[in-house]
Amino acid sequence: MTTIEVPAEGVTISGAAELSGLSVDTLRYYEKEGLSLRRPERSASGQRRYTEEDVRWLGTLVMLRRTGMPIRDIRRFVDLYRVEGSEPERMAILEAHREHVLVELAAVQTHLAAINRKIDHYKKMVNG
Amino acid sequence: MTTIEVPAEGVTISGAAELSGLSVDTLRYYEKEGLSLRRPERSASGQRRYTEEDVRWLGTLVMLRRTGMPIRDIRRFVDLYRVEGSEPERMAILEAHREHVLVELAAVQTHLAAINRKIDHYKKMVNG
DNA sequence: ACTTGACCTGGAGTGCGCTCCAGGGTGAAT
DNA sequence: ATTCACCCTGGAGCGCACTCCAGGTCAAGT
Repeated sequence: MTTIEVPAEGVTISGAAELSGLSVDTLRYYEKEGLSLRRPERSASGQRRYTEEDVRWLGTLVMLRRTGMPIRDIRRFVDLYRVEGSEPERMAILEAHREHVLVELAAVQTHLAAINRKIDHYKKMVNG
Repeated sequence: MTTIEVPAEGVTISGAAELSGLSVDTLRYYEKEGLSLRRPERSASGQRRYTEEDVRWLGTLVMLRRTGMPIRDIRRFVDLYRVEGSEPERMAILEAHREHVLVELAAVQTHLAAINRKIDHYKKMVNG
């Protein structure tokens, strides 16, 4: 729960991009797709200003995306955030996703073991 | 190194699909993209007949794909198979890929930990 | 003889997740 | 006054990995 360096006025979209590791285009794309918890505030001239909370939410999006959750599933998750008392459903989605990730992880690890065996095989050929 | 159930005459494309877990269309697509080690033999009427070796190679393709290697990288790897004495290069590709997979795996595991924390958080909210 | 089902080819279509672009606004610095 | 960097929007474009389709061949069963 570290406080990220976001001043009270908020950061620009490029600042938020840098902090989240996403691109500016992706940030606007996610917003268009309804993945923002709340639309970021705008400056007097209409530019987005991301608060610390906004940036933390981007971290959640990255967490879900990088573990393979499709955009449309994330949208369903975000939509629940706007529903009072939907905590059990949100938790259920996360738990289902966790299962998914664990299965995927196990599969990749199995294939990784096969890669290692193949490398060992080559090592023996090349050296021995 | 289990011997898979492939008769000497070879199996049809649908058989190979079933054995490899890929779809018939994907098998033809991979072949078109130059991922087959050697084109499978054909029956008198021009149908593909996959030998046990062909099916094992499909296993290698699945291993590489499911660990995230792009088609074009796999093609470069396959191309080396047709070059005499390219074992060191093939090994290098596999080793580089392994590093890639390990990095990806670590990232996913980090995000998984964050998912677990979020779930725990909800658990406390819902129960406590 | 005919129906059925599995196979063939070349090529078009699809879904996803961005990524880029044109055309325009704003505000600070020179 | 103009240059510059950065921002805005709506919409087009792209790369990837399939997936589907039309139109046809062939072998086996009824």
